[in-house]
Amino acid sequence: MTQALNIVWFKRDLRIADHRPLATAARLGPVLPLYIVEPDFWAQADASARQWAFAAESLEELGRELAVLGQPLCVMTGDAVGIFREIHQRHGIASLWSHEETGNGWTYARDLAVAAWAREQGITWHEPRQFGVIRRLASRNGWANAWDSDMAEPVTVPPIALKPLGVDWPQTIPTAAELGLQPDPCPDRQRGGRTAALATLAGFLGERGRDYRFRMSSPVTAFEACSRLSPHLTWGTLSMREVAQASVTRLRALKPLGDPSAKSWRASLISFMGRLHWHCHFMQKLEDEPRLEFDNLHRGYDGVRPDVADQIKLDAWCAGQTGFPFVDACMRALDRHGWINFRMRAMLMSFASYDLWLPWRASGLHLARQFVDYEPGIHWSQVQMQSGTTGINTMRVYNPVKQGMDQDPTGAFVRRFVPELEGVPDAFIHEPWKWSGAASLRYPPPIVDHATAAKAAKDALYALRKGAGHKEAARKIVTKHGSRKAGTAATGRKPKAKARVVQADQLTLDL
DNA sequence: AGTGCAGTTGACTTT
DNA sequence: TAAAGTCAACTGCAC
Repeated sequence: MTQALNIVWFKRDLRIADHRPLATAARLGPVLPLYIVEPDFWAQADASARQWAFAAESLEELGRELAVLGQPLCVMTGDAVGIFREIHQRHGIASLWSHEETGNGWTYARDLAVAAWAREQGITWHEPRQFGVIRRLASRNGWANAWDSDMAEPVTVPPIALKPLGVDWPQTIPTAAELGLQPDPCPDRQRGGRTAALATLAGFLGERGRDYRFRMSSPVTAFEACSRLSPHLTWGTLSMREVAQASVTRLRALKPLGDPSAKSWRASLISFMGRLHWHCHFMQKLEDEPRLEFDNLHRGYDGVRPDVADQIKLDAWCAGQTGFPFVDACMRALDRHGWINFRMRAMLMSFASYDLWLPWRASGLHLARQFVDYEPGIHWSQVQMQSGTTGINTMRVYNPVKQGMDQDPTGAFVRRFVPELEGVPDAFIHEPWKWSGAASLRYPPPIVDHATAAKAAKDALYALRKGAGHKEAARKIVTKHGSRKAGTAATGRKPKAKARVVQADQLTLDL
């Protein structure tokens, strides 16, 4: 019998750079790099073939990198505990290494099962952090500083070589169809893998991010001006630390350039770095309170919306057939690209939750599947914020017509994704129902009257907010989850008016 | 050139 | 990340 294996279990960290489990385990002895394709995970309602396609591309490249190091990636399909048990019986497992994961309820339960099995077998499972998310966090105080110092730590250098194990391990990456996933064409999806990740990072920091601040809000410009790093952070083809440090390096390089354009560049970069921070801030919420994936953060809102979604409205929303051109264009763009910018995600969710009065879990699941960058902690926190169920955020009900006029004044974006509206005059592009030729369009009339629906939704939620006990529960939520930005929870003071203006272009979220 | 006024703008509040 | 409403200051313009 050969020496027992140290298993490096790759999860959503598909890289060798800045990979502490890999680097540390490689110093101990023989390493088996392992990815487990878990059919039950991919059968969950928040999983989709587009996500798998991105992951599979990333795995392929990871496999090549590991092969160069000397030991290719072992890919096995099945239940994690079952697979570990099998490997342990055949070869003996000395230790288990993986990054700590803040995933969905399913991965949480799976990790508990793996931990229980490992404990039972006397195998130590080491789980270093890869994000600024702290497990078993006692208090949010000091969280932001911890994030800063964590991200400032040196990136971990990958091992120079891995000792070949000399056994033929399976390496086959199943197709989406083999995994039983529904067909999910996403023609303009970003490609997975480390090469694409590095190119995207270089493109953003080198040029695309120059006017990030001003171009991130409109879907006309956001596809180019946003970093587009999100799927790479989700699947770990880049580490948060790598992105944070590359941003700092770029910021420093811009300093000596005295010209005014460099000043704007810097402001965009600082704005971007704030969002890296928020990425972990939202993941931390799910880490602290996993039930927010399923239940209202503030239980006072339980039952306010129907438990079962109105199928006609849900279907129309999912298909981009609501009759609101800007909403439909965004949904169809998302379907093609597997990505849409943050603000439009908020608008889509707001429309589902307020205008259509759909239960957020159903609509949230559709968006989760559409997002190649689906990150449960960010996603479900955002879903609840856009649904008014956190109890501590101002309701933000988007007016889809106003958003259209603000973000797509020429209607170019609408016409690209809703070709049925090609012939509608500019003046009516966001409200085609007001145009005299509307009857001839092969496009549905608006599914709801926005003013009426938004008013009804606001009234229902405000009635609960005024109810007994609402405030007390909300206060506890703020204490547990609220950010500690200057002038908010930490000091109990209100920010000065001036500070508020400075923050306006940044992501000044309340939660 | 001063006055009155409708319309606009921006800061701030409310929902 | 919102939008609508309020209010006061401001602007352009007719007289």
